[in-house]
Amino acid sequence: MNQSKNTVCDVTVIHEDVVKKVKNELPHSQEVKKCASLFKILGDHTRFKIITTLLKEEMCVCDISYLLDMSQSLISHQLRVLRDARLVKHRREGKVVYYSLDDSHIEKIVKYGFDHIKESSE
Amino acid sequence: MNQSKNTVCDVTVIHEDVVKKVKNELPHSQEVKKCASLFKILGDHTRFKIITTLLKEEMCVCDISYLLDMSQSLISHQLRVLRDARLVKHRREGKVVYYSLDDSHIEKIVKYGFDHIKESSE
DNA sequence: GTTACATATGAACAATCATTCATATGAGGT
DNA sequence: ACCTCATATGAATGATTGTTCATATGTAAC
Repeated sequence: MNQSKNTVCDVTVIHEDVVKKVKNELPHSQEVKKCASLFKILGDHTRFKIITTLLKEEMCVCDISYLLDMSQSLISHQLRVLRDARLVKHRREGKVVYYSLDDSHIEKIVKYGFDHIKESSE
Repeated sequence: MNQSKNTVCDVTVIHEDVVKKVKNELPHSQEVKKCASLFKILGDHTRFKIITTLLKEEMCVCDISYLLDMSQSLISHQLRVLRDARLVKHRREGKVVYYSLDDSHIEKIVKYGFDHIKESSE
């Protein structure tokens, strides 16, 4: 957490003006944390695959499980993580629970993610 | 990896039509993997903070380390991860190494990330 | 009530990964 | 050659987390 004695930079600051400027323009600490957490949730293969299946259609747990060839338990666990993060919402219809994306930003974020992949892959 | 015997969904598929449709529209497996990996890299607090400092100015390792109050070693390690993922580029000027963002998509992805945070936080 | 099906969840394990410490490399100055 | 500063990196450790297994909950039908 705090600077260790080996740290060079607790003494020398090379560009004070730049540091000051950037420090003032930095997003608030709490927003940064939340945003990183959002990406962390998107950054798991299983969860991200689930999201790609929900991009166009709402689906029930069983269908997702079948489509991705993953156990129902695993899908349920990760859907809960996605729910807690408010990335997906669910509605119950009898025994079946349908999941869908809860936020339009997610689609855009995912889209730009794919753009980055396609551009930097040659 | 493969379906365990407890899995319900290796037998029952509830919405065959939906499953088929979604399956055809799914992005290619390799792209999905790469994209999830991208978000994983963004999803670490330290790395994400580094990126926020580079949003407007290029900075040297020492400045980043000072600004974020983190050890030089930690910053260097994570900058290497960001370099390997082609999210940042570097240029050397004498002893000092300057880092900056390597891709304009990153700014957009980060921007939409913050949008999501602001919208879903009331 | 019981049975069957769809989903959720708790606990345990395995594997990943961020951080620290110590040391190495690279570059300019003397 | 040396010394100093800025950065990089290897190894080890501690903590986080994805996955599995077993079991529980909720719902409809009988």
